[in-house]
Amino acid sequence: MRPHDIAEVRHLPLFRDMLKVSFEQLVQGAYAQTFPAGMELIRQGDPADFLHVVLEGSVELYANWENRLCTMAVVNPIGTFILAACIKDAPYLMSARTLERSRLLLVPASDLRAVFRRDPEFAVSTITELAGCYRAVVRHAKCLKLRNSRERIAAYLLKQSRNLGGIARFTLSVEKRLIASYLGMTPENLSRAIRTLDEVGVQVKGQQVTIIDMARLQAFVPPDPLIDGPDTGGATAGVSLPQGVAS
Amino acid sequence: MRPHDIAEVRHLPLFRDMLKVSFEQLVQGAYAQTFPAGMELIRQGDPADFLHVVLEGSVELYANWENRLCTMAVVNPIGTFILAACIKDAPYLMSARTLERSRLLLVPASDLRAVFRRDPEFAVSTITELAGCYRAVVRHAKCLKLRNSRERIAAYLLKQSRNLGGIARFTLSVEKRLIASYLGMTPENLSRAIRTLDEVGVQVKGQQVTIIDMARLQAFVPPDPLIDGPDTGGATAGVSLPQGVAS
DNA sequence: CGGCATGTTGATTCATCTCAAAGTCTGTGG
DNA sequence: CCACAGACTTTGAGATGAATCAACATGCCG
Repeated sequence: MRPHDIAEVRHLPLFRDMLKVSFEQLVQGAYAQTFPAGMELIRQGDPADFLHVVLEGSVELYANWENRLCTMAVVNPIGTFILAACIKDAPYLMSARTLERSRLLLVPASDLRAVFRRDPEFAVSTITELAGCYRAVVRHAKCLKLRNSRERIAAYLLKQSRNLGGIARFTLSVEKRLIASYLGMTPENLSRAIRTLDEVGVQVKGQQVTIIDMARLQAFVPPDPLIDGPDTGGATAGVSLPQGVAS
Repeated sequence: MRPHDIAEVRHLPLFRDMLKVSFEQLVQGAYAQTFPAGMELIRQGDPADFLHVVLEGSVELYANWENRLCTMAVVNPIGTFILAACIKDAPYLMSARTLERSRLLLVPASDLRAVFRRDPEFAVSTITELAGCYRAVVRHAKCLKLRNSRERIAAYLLKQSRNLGGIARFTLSVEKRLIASYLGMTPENLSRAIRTLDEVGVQVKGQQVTIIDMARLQAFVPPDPLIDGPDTGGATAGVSLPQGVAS
């Protein structure tokens, strides 16, 4: 594991406040590995062995049931996933695969559980992280239940814009089919719905999104911090979907 | 606060492992109160002041946006809610109201945060509780995205049955309109869909549910522990909807 | 016995999915 | 450098699912 990685991981909210010895213990048992694109990292139902930290690349969390499949989240650097499963020592609720060539840090779940029992600061960080993850999923569920597909798309685009500092022109960071699945609709439906969004001031050409009339778009889907998340002010560049998402 | 209540709260997974002094500190700052049916306990967006523990009665957690409303969960004794908001000292993501006359214990959020910083055991319990809450919402989101309304209803009925020990005949513990909202559909749609479920071995008359053909129902919606939750074996009697649900 | 909220049913509209086909993009190999 | 395969995207037509609106039935409580 490269020193640079160690430093970055150490700065994560989850790890930044813990004791030096605790962190070193975690790092010692952990190992970094690079995976090719499309690699299945974990499969839902498997026992939780490792906390995963995305150092480079991006990872899709998805779920399936009876031949159906849906995207639950995308994790970008530097983000973690499946914290909850590790803590509960329970089977993963979601599967994960790399969207591109990615480098991950794998921290043994047993180390994790051992450390937060000894290091109160790490326990507090874990609590905060989990609470954040929980709230992210609640917001996602609210979005699914309270908005129709057109509104979900509009809100998604608005959020992407806000994450980039409120700019009116940007590029979608993931494939549309994945966005469709994340937002709970078919690719065809997404495509059609996007087309109708020009009525509310949005133009999409390929991956290029242009918000023609920000006011009209915001009038169409009033952004709600209790659904769309707090305004980040563009500080968290590169985050395309909810950050902290465990299992 | 009655001694009997204190004992029950002390036996909750969240509180059972903490130090005696920690528990006493929490209880000292807390107070129990009885509310009439239909009382709004908290409103989404308000700052998180108290962790709520349901001692008697039942509480609905719901969310709204732009004149729309949906039920997120029902909490029964002895369950807690809005733990996450208290921890993050963030605004509630959901509102809560009593479904019937209910008695609650209110624990100041500041006490909570102070105590788990000093009592590692309580911190671990909090972590476990939160991880469980998180997983419950992920399962709910998976259900919404992977199943259509008819399947969600069937799975819901199956789960109710399982929670009661797998019996074939039981009474719905909440109003149908609430179930509809929880499952993400309109009451009309629920009513109609229930009617069509006789094809897969379910009969519903008013609040009375009779599973005529358990095998056929299970073939229609194969129960999945990664969506419907682990099999409780009927140990948690009286739980109608996911138990641990914070905000 | 009302009155009111809940539940059901019907007709209709609207939203969304499915299936099919054609268009677009991208990376690969010749 | 070009041709091509394969995946993604768009478009269209049609079927299905679900919401809406309205009316009626049911149940409960004062």
